[in-house]
Amino acid sequence: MQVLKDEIRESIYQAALTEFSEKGYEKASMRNIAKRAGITAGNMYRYFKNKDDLFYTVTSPAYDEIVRFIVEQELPRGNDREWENMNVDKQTDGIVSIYLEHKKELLVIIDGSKGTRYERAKDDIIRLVENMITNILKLRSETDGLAMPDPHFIHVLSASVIEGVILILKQYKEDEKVREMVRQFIGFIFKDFTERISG
Amino acid sequence: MQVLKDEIRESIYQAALTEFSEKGYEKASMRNIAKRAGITAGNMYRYFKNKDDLFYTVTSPAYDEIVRFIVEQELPRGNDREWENMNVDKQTDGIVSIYLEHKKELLVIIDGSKGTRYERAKDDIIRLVENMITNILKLRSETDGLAMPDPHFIHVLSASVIEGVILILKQYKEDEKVREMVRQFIGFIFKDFTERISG
Amino acid sequence: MQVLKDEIRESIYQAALTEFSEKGYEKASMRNIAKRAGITAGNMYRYFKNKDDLFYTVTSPAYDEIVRFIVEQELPRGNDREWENMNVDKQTDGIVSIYLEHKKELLVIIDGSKGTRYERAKDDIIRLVENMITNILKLRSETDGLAMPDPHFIHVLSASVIEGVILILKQYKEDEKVREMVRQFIGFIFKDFTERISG
Amino acid sequence: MQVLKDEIRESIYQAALTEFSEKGYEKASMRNIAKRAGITAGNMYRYFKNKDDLFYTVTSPAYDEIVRFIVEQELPRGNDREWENMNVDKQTDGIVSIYLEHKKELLVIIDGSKGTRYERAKDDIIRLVENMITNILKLRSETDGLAMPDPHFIHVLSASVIEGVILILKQYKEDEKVREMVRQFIGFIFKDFTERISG
DNA sequence: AATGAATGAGCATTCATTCAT
DNA sequence: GATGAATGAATGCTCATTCAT
Repeated sequence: MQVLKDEIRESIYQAALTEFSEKGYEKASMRNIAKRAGITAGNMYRYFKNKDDLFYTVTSPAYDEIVRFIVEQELPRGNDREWENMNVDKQTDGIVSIYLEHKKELLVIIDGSKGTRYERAKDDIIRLVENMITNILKLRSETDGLAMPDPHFIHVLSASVIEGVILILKQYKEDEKVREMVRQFIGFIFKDFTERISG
Repeated sequence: MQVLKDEIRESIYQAALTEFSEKGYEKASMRNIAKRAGITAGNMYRYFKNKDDLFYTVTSPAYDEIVRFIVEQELPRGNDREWENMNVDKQTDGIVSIYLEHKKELLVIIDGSKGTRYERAKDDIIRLVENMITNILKLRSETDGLAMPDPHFIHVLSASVIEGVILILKQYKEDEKVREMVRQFIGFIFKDFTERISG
Repeated sequence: MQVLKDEIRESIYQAALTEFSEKGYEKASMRNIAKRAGITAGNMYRYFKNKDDLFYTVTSPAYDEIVRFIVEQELPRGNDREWENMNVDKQTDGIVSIYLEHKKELLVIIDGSKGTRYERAKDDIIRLVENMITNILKLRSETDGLAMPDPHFIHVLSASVIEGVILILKQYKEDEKVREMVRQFIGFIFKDFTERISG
Repeated sequence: MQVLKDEIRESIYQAALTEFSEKGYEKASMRNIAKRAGITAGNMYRYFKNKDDLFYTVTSPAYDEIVRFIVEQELPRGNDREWENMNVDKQTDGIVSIYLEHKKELLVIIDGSKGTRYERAKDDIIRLVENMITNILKLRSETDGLAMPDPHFIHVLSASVIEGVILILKQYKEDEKVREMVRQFIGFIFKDFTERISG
């Protein structure tokens, strides 16, 4: 057999995913992951080089997809509302789709990655939202003369939006329900957005 | 020597507060707290039974105040908007005031209480906001016939509001600035609230 | 008490010295050193930061003295035999004196320092002897027209001399006996040295 | 399939030889030897009972030959210098020849046998030289009335000679060069030997 | 015969907690 | 009251060896 038993590899993966979810990277214990996977600690090292390797094997596909998505986002091209609406929807849907593919893994990245190089991932996503909002508002300030709000305010708003979305992701099992709730939530926050923000 | 004892107790308290803020309950080190307090590790155990005891001594007053505040919130009595506006302001101010009294302790409860029985404190606060919003909407639905939104939606919204507020609390040092930003943020979220939520 | 118990520190030192002598740095076991010292493994870390710290605490005074000695050696100034004779004696006595102060420690450096930054110490000492011999022969080649031998030959000779000296150091307990044997051995090797080397 | 078996056995042998040369017995890794041999670790145990077995399989032929050679050395029969000169040359050549047949194996025995029962092999060889020298001197003391030097001195001298020879063995690849250098070195050490030793 | 999966003891190190003084 | 020495269990990780297939 050239490959290690896929079954075991998978059970380690799942055990690690659970352990990392519950305790985060630093507090997760290799011995405990092994126990969950039903093997000995020593044997785990045949499948994964070390704790880091295991962690990144579990999280990096999800992380990479998020990063790629963030990098790919385009700046607004025209100064029309159409871009705004489309873009918000597109970006929201993009994030949600990535999440639906890697639910638990992403939650590990978001909540349990302290001590790893992913510990700033949540901030990166917040910054994406910040940029998106800032771009929309710039567009409006050019066309409608709308005054720009305090950048800190935009940051706070973005963080709070992301927290809401994460909560939805955590709370609902069904993909369709997740999409619907995220849409509803984003819709609520940004309804009459520029009107409300200017006053 | 009672005087000396209090001094030391206080210095352990401050050292623990700093340590818990920086590392959270689980990663905090008793040795390090002792070092920060300028005493020996062994001596700490004369003042506090163990790590748990120390943690709850540091955090429970703030926790209790938050809980008391949450429990005390009164249901709406009349069916007028006045109650609504007053109540949002009152409750927001209440939370902010409690925070301003126990800044570091509350941040420990919110961000560093994993592994303790306070790890769900943030959720409790979120539930307060949830109740508040629900009450407002019930009022409206009775007077205006407004349809109630999905309770989950209210939960998500509450969580995201709280996250925003926490971020503000973390970000600004000056009390007055904190109050102002919280007001601005809450104002933005709830502007035309019932109108937006119904469609 | 400001200082850790000197007794215990000393017993760890001795236990480590013995363990390092018997197994060398890499194979030496902290657990075993602790057992030899009659304490628990954990407790050892109150006295020494880690295995490295313990190793260098044990060996560096001896190492530093050797290095200082090597660095201090002066080049020949005149072209007389007097320098030669004096210098050989002086350097031999110097090395032996350093050894007598740090017997076991030096043997650890020489035989058990693989994996540490002292692993080249024996070579350094050999090179000292090489330089010494080379200098003597250069002197002679200038005054007597003696042909220089193959540098490899000098290297081999130096290594073999050092090995002999080390053996003496290992074999004799009494300081005076060590000095005598080293003198005798060096005397034998270098007797009629230039005459023999030239053919 | 006996043919296959021999091939594999041989490749394990070579792999082990290389590994033992590089790391010595204790630090050598069975896994690594297997990898070098291009087989699995488990399979190695079909050919060799354990690490010890493998080590002795690799080293014992060379070891035995050395021992046999040492044991076979005859005492001087006549009281002439001829025997002396011949004997030194014969024994030197004998050792060198054995070495040239088992280069790597012998170096493993000499430098990498700590933790095995061969760890004293170098000493045995040294004792051979010791005996040889002692015999020569006895001969002389009978014929010329030469006083016998301290036996320890002879031991030290032997050890240092052996060290020199080993260094030469390590340093030169070509058999002829090895023989030449050894002859030169031995020649230097023993030139005017009895004259020098007596004063 | 051969594979590679599995084991279990070992390693250095950390840390909450206890306790004699 | 206070000290710091001591403990023992836990951590991530390695490796010779065994074993089912």
